[in-house]
Amino acid sequence: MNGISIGKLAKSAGVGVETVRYYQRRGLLAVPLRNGGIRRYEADDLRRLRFIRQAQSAGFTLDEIIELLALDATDDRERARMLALDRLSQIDKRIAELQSARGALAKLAETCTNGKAGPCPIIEAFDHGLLQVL
Amino acid sequence: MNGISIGKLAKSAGVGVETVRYYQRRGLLAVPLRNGGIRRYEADDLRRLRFIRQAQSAGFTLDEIIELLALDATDDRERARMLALDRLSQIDKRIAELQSARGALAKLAETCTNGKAGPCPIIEAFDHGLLQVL
DNA sequence: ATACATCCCGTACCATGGTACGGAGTCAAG
DNA sequence: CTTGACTCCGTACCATGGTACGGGATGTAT
Repeated sequence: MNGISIGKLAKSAGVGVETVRYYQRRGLLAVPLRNGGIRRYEADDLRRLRFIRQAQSAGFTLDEIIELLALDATDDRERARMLALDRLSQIDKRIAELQSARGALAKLAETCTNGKAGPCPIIEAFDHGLLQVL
Repeated sequence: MNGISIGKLAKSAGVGVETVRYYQRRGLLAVPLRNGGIRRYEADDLRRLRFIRQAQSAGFTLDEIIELLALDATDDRERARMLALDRLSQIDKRIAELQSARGALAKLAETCTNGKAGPCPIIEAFDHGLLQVL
């Protein structure tokens, strides 16, 4: 028999079977024809599934990924490029945010090094100054 | 009258009124006593609200933030430190992920520069090689 | 004192991204 | 040829983090 079962597909991509089926329902993955009782998956399905996960980790929503997948087959380079650039700038923003959060956490961990007495000023560790609005 | 209204509090923190109320329901923010009809908020509430948002952007869930807020008042420095270090390493992981995604997107944007013909290999831009499991 | 904006509170609803359940069919090994 | 693992499919349920609604009370500016 050619191809692999849904269980192996899922495992190879590091997701659950239910997740694969969910993606099929959402139209992100094709549902292959079944010859006999059990559906079989090919390299393309795995590639696609992995792409979905990578795109998710890049912050695309499933709806956006649906668009990307559709785009992949078309000639609309401009649209693809726009989506990429748009997300690129959001990623840069997010990285900056995370780095700032990282700084706060590092400060917090340092301040709260064991051995000193008293409470650990968690809120303060994140506090970058308070506007006067009161 | 001292303090500010919920609307101003929300605005100063860049959230909606409903969000503030939601945090109150979840126990992240105290519900101040009302003298007369309208509740008033102080600098501490704003500080706390801002902290919540910063902690969220550091990737803490609201439940974790509840713990952080509780911890802020206690002497359990070790626990605070552990939470911080734990999240720190997750943040580093996430930053690395985002940077990898960033690379893929940059590649995609470049490949899909307008002018060339044919489809834009979106999936391929993310493809880091495929294991042989089929 | 009369608008008009805000606030209060409870309850309902929403989007996202899954996860669980259950009964029937199928497959592979012993 | 049975047993155990896996699949199929539909439907229901879940967690997270909000957002919306609506009627009545209250505050503020003119």
